Amino acid sequence: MARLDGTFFLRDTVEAAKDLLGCYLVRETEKGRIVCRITETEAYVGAVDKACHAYGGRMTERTRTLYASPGTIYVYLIYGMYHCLNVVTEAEGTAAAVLIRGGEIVHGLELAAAYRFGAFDGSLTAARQRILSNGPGKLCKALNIDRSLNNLSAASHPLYFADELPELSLRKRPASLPVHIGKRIGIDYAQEAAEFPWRFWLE
DNA sequence: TTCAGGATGTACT
DNA sequence: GTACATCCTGAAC
Repeated sequence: MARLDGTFFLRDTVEAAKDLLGCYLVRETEKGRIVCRITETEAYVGAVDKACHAYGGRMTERTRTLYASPGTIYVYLIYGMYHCLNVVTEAEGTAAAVLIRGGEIVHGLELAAAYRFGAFDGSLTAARQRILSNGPGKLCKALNIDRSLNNLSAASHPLYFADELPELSLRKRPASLPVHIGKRIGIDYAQEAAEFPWRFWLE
């Protein structure tokens, strides 16, 4: 099965976050398809995690999506101008999700650059490619993701995940590829939860 | 090269 | 009113 459906996300959030590394995020826009290879994720588990918007069972209008069925897309606005993309994990009614922090564009590079930088001038330096989608806010901008996608199923048409895309010669991540593990970023306010080793990335 | 500060809107106190 | 799962710019070295 190439496309990941709800069953992939119906399990431990930390495991799902690790397994998403090297998978492909496919964005179908009206102007074409963009594919991003996921290289950085973080786990957020509401029950035990002060950094999670739904810590301790908080249920508000914004966090409602975190309790939805596994594989649901959770998009929120941060610092007034950037979006962050998450996928809901674990059983419906449990608040947990994986944050997609970064990736590399492997298909639709020019379209992604146009979304990211505005007008695309036809050339893309190596330096610009590197900063195209190496952060959660940047990734969302490059893939034209905003809150209109919040609460959609990740198995739906405009945005979905896949572990391989044979038609584009994109294969599964080799099991031998090392996964780096560390502390999460930007959550110093979360006290001991800031120390949880719940951030995962590839080279 | 690193670092401080500002942009900016929504959720929640 | 305050804080926020960020990013970019410009100044100092």
